Amino acid sequence: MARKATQGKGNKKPLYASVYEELVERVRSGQWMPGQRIPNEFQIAAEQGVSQGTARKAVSRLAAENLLVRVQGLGTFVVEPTPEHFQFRFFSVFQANGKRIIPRSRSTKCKVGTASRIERMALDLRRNARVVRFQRLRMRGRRPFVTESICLPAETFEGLVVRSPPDTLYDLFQRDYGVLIKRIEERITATAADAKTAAKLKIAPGTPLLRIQRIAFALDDRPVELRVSFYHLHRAHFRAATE
Amino acid sequence: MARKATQGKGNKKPLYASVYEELVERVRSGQWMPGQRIPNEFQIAAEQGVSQGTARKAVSRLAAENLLVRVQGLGTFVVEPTPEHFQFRFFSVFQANGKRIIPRSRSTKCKVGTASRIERMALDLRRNARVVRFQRLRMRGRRPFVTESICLPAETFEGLVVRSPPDTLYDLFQRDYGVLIKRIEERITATAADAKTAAKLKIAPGTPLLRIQRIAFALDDRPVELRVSFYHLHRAHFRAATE
DNA sequence: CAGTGGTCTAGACCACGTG
DNA sequence: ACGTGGTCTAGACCACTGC
Repeated sequence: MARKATQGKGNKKPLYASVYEELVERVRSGQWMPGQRIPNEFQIAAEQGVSQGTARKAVSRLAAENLLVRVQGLGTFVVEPTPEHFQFRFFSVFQANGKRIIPRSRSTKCKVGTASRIERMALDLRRNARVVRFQRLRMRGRRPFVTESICLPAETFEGLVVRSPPDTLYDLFQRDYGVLIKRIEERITATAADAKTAAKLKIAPGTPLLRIQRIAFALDDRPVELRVSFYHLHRAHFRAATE
Repeated sequence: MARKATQGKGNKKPLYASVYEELVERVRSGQWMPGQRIPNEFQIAAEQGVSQGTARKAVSRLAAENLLVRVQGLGTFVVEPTPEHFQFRFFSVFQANGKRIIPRSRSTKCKVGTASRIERMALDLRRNARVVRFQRLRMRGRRPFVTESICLPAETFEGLVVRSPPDTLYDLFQRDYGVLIKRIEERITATAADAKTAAKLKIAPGTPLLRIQRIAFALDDRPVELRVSFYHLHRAHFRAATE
């Protein structure tokens, strides 16, 4: 069973990088399912023909990227794409008291169309590429407070248009399309609510809103989602941290 | 010279953590100055009475925290607190074309006072603690586009009030007060410009602005700065990333 | 108790930048 | 050629979990 991790002569990649890629592939392909315990470090090392320390380095990187979860004394597990997991990570809106706001969502108008110039640039698509677009309204209790316009490459998310998108997208991405969101980038400005957005959010036109344009990147750093949101934050704030 | 890194019996800290703290202290105390090359991994290992791998782990952590910079084949260096270093890291405003905006600053009204309730909570101060407050206007070319109200604990930054604060603060913190900013947390909302802020920014009252409240944390995770800023972003945006 | 991740060692070799 | 950081190994022991 022991497979030597041989590399081509000119290959300069460190060994742990190869092991890392192999582990990513196993998660991505579904060979290791979410929540499942993966082999221990010595088993991985033996399989890949490297030492435990090298296997450990690969696993550590995956853990740092929130793809694996280590539990001392128990084992290492594939992260479970629960709504909480992704919500907690990427929806960083908090109340004044510091509690995170967990919104509910309502989706509407799911349609396929041709990518605009901006969408092509953001999602790195070729001319005339097809995209799935839909809109959402996020609720805080009974009050709408965020509008979202989401755009996805149709090629990557084939068949998504015929379903009604669920409350949380990223767990669906992982479960049904093997696309795991690793990081997001957001561009934030302040803007006055236009008539349409104001109506949706049930506020006066001209109310200052946060406009947040998000691009989500998959494990392989491909951009796979463009999302433009307008936030009406009453006794709440968006949170950002820089290390 | 070889000092064995002995620990108390009940001490459960890993060895590399002790080495890490020792290295931090050398930088903080000025024993290793900014820009200086530090001993190589084997020398550190010998000094601290650990193996090279353990010393390396401590150095790696410092490097990950942007306190040290490694250069293969050359050595490891204490980070230089140049304006660029801190500006690039913590002032994340960009033009539409993706270029970072590097502002100039004008400071005014540097005064000492007693911390308000909000300031005490943000900076973890005791009742009646003294703080240094001043205001800044950041310019993009000839146009003002950010107002800042900065609040610092007077105890930590003794004597700062008599100087005129420079364009960039954080390099001053490191050079003159041994306070190295490791991370910042920002709370972002949208708001309409009040009359006073509008006058400073030379815009119409009511213009939507980004309000950003920043708390900056030192290496030891003490909060050492509270800053409230209003951003008028024209063809520009604030950028946030979540891993 | 056995099995897991977490730490640590001593030594080896490689890749890179400088002189 | 030399010294540096970067990778890798084989083996050891510790700390934690669950049976």
